[in-house]
Amino acid sequence: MARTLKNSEIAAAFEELATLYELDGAVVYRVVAYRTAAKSIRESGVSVADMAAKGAAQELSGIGKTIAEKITALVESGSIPAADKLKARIPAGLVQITNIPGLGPKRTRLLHAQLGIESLEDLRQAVEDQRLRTVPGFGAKAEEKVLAALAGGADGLPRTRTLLSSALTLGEDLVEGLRAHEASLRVELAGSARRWGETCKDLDIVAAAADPAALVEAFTRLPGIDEVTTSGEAGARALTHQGLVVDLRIVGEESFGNLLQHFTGSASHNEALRTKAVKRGLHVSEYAVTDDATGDVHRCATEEEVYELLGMAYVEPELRENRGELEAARKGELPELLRLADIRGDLHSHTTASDGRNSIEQMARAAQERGYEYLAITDHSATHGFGNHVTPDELMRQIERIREVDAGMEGFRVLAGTETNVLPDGSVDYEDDLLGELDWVVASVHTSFGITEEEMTDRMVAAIEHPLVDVIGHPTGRLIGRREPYAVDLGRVIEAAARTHTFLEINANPNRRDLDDVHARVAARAGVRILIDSDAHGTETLGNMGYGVATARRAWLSAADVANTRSWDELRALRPRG
DNA sequence: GCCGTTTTCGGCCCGACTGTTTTCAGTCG
Repeated sequence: MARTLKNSEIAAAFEELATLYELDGAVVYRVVAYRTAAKSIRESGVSVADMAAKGAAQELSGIGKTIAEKITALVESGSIPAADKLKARIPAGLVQITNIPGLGPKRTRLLHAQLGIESLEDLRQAVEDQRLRTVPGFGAKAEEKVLAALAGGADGLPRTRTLLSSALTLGEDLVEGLRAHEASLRVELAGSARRWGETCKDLDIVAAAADPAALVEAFTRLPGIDEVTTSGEAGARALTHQGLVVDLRIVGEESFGNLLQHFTGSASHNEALRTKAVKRGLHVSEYAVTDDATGDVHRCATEEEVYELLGMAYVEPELRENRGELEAARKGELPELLRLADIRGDLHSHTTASDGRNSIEQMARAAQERGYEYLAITDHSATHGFGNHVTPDELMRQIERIREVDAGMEGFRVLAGTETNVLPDGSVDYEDDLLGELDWVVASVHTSFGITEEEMTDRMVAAIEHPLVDVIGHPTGRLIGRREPYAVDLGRVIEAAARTHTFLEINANPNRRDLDDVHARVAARAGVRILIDSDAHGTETLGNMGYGVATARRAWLSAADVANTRSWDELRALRPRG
């Protein structure tokens, strides 16, 4: 093939194959095996295509002989023969139909077999003709729901996910509203929001209540709630005005730890945890841990008790992705994760000199109020291209202004820096003499995203090898949910950064989280020192640092792995220029 | 289809809810 397939592309092919097998009526465990393999491929920090080429794909968990062979076929020929055969037999429209709520693979199969439905349009016609209710298991209610879904713009695509920052704003408001109610004893945000994932499919809120019915009632009347889908004693499901699904679950206070553990997930963490527990004769649910041998039912008020009963150290929510944390927890080998309070400075920020909203002094004061010891002002360089660039002359004057502000600060360093563009040939767009005047140089790619993987990798490695470049900003250029990473061989980027002592950034902007958790983990293990930067464009977005810290925690990083947990004097000694 | 601190074969997490059904399969999280 002309181009190496990305992990995300290989994973997508196996997710599709899983759905095809499902629609073909394969046993569920086979389907699950393909989905597990797809997840493993998607989350691999190294190129699975490269592993397959070396015959090493089976090293990934969930990938055996059969799937390894299919990966090789996909990488070499561009498709999987088994998938091609299934696609010839199974109409593409059936996959879309399975994305309609309430219509899973079994019911979709039935509709295809009995009514010959092959597309969303066929489905709509069948509902309008009242033919759906002629199929066993379907009734008037089913027709109503399908019609509502189609009218509501169901397009057969999976529901879009909400960026964590938006979900947290909504979720925290709802949690506060519930905590204020007299019936609530404990209320916590759970799910992917508590794990600080990049995006959320829905919001999960768990509660312990003296009077569950009263709390459910209060929940349905919170100002953020638009429409209640279902409700009962155990909780309720509702939609916010933004269309985000919110699940509230309520148990007695004695089981709150079980419930919080269950609804924090992830699904794969819980599945693996429960599978291991079953082998020890223990059954774990959202209500209790039950012992087969004694019949004892252990209700846990805290999550710590749940993990302790299972013979494990407490696992921080950010680690609960079934990426080795259960094994490490059993052996007592979990890392002591980085905390926000460990961060001592921020080395990527903007002012009104480029596209920021605040002055140097305002940014510096705001950073000091956050408890930091230093802030680097790193406005965009000469060719930023969006009308907000800083010419070399302007940068000289900016350096003088930064020195003045710095001189006026007590116990705080304001550092003169730049976020310089990495041009397509790998050079940066200020002269070395000027860069040498600066305390700190961030180099980032902002243009020409469409070049080949080899060209982009050469370009970034050249920037990394520049002796005056301290850190590569947002190394993949992705915008979560909006723009894919540009094509780049991160393995080579990481190798070059480790070799030259150039830092790699975790950009903490919640739209970026770049490096992501998977690659930050690979980079740190390869010996690259990681920096977490807010990339703030105003005083308030300095607070985005929390998203970067969360990404680092999800990457298993400790304070020692992250360079800006050090003082400025300690950190500057680690730079490529020494 | 994968995997192994009871297994290389025989298992593979757990429960709520829904609609359609007289006892449960399918779907969802």
